[in-house]
Amino acid sequence: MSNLTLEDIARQAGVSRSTVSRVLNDHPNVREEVRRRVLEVIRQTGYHPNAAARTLASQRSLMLGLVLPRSVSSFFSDPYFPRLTQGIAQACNHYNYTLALFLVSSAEDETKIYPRISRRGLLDGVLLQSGQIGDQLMDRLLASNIPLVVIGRPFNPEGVSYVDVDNVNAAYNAVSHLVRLGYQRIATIAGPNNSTVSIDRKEGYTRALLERGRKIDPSLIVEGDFTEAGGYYAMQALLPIRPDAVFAASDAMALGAMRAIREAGLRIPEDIAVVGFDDLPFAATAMPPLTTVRQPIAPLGFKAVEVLLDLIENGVQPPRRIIMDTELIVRDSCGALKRRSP
Amino acid sequence: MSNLTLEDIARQAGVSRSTVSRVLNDHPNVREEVRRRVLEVIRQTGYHPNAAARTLASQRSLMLGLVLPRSVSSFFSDPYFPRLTQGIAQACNHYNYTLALFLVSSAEDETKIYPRISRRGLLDGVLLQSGQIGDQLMDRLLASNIPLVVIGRPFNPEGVSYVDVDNVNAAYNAVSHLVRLGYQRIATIAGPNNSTVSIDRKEGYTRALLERGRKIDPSLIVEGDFTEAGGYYAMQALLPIRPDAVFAASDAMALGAMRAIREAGLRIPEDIAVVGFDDLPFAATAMPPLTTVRQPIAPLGFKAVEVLLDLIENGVQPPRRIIMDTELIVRDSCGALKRRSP
DNA sequence: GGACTTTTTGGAAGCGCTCCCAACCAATTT
DNA sequence: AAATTGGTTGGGAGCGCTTCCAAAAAGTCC
Repeated sequence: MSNLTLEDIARQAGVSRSTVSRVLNDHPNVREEVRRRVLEVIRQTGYHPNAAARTLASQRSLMLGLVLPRSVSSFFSDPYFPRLTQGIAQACNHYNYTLALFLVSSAEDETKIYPRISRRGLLDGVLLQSGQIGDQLMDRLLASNIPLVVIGRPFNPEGVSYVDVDNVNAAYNAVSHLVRLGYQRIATIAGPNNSTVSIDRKEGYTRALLERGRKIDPSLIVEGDFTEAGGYYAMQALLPIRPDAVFAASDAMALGAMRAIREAGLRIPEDIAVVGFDDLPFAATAMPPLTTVRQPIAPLGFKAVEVLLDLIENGVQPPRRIIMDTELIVRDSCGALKRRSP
Repeated sequence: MSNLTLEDIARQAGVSRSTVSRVLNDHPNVREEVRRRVLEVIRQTGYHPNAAARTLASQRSLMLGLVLPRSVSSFFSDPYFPRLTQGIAQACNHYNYTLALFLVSSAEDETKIYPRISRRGLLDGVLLQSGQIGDQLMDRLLASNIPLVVIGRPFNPEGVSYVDVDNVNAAYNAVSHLVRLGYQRIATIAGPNNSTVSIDRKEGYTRALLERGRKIDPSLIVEGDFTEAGGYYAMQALLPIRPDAVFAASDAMALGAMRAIREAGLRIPEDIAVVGFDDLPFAATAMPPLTTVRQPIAPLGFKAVEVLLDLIENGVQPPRRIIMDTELIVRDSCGALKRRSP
């Protein structure tokens, strides 16, 4: 590894440190011949400028942080996060930023990580996956004054920039689809009540029913935890109430629900139709293939980075809001292909 | 955000910059009373030392890089990577390091990312997920002289430190289990030939058969790509050859194989037994529950960090090697519960 | 109580870069 | 020929920390 400095390059190229710096930063006012000479020396020596020195002098680290709070402990089981991370990483590559990952997995982590995040000279901005309602992390980050973009609508969104998918509309469309297909007793397996995602999707479910003049039957609403097992148990609780369709707030829960339905000796979609949310890879190959809502997860992450860079460049006021659209993917589990069309 | 410096803290505490620095770095030679006074000022002001300045002065960034090469594009679909990342992140938190994530998703990324990785003053060390054979990334990283730990045995392991699970033994145990259960025509759906993982698992398969005096029938070995779809097509290719058991080199492929078997109207395990590899969450709830090899993915990541810190502290020579054990999880898909025991 | 050792402290010199400012130079204008 | 302009270059002052070194303070021993 070379321990070359700007000074060394300057000497070898017969120019001053400043000139080399200008070449490195694509400053316009450098004679073409000099620029070439300097670049040639850099190429030959394999010189790379020291990141820390650059950050210290320029007060920009070209580094963004992605914080996944403890409450999203499903990081390793839910494909949502890898997808999101991928979108974010792609954007970072594209804009020449480096991505630092902060995975909070314990209360201890949180106290150790927070100072690292808010330490100056490390991050130019932070992306935060919104977690449970009541999570303190967002407020602390906000207080530290570092540019912040939250992924997923925070419970208390005043003054904060965020990106999100339109969960209300997505759920509304999915449930409207079931209504149009003629189902009478449409249940939902909602997510845990302490997240805005769950609230929004439940809101969409409610709105779709009310708008068609249906009554809301609270016994048709059960709560899962976004996991396969959660969906399984939720569906077992639902079976005695005899729904003829169920909207699950995640594909994993839909899968669990389907398992419970099959185990009860019922058919999908003939006895109970199922609609999920996410469009994970296995949705297409499930038995039967799952009708579900596709959300643009990676694009959401990409967009979050763009918004963050905007905040860094142009200031955090006013807060930016981006809501992305979803798409209903109709397959077999909703019975659309077997029943009357709308 | 405070723009305080060491100097400010020093003034307020009535000591010199050096003393504050010593307090910050847990240097022993500071009078207890002075230490308390300084800490109190730090607490009151909410001061955090500037990371870039620290790195520049101390020549250590307390930051590690995790590089996932392009060839592991399955980052978002295969739960292996989230799990691994989680183990790595936990170790980083534990040892007070920050983790930088480099997700290479295109050839362009690779040329842009490489200079960022090898830039001095950014990373103290690098973790590299070993990818395809022929990947140039490892050699470039090795040449840059930065401490490096590869995750998964590299094809050319001379002089490089790596951690891996014992894939040969794992596959050997899984296939031996099938042999003991009395299966006669044991097939394997291997991974792509250009990775050491696939080679090792195939090696374990071969060894288990040969050791029991079986012949290796090349037509019973087909290649998948570690995905569900790949397993599905591989199994379709295998069906005419009438295996009575199949060892898939990943759970995803095992799942695809099961789908193909069911579609052909055959039963699992009565007609064809299936064993997977990974023990992903869905393995336990598959129909029937999947017998598979559990690998300690998160611990592997954790260990990789520990090895890397060892290299950073004590030099990269000699190269370190860590091979971790796996565990065969027996469920229903292998027929162990229905057939004679070993 | 003085000579010695040990602990504690402050000052100063970097770490390798950016960026401002002044100096320089060549080309153009008067 | 002198003055003006605008592009190009080098020097110097930081950025905020660590760390070495020497000085000061505190302890120890006879």
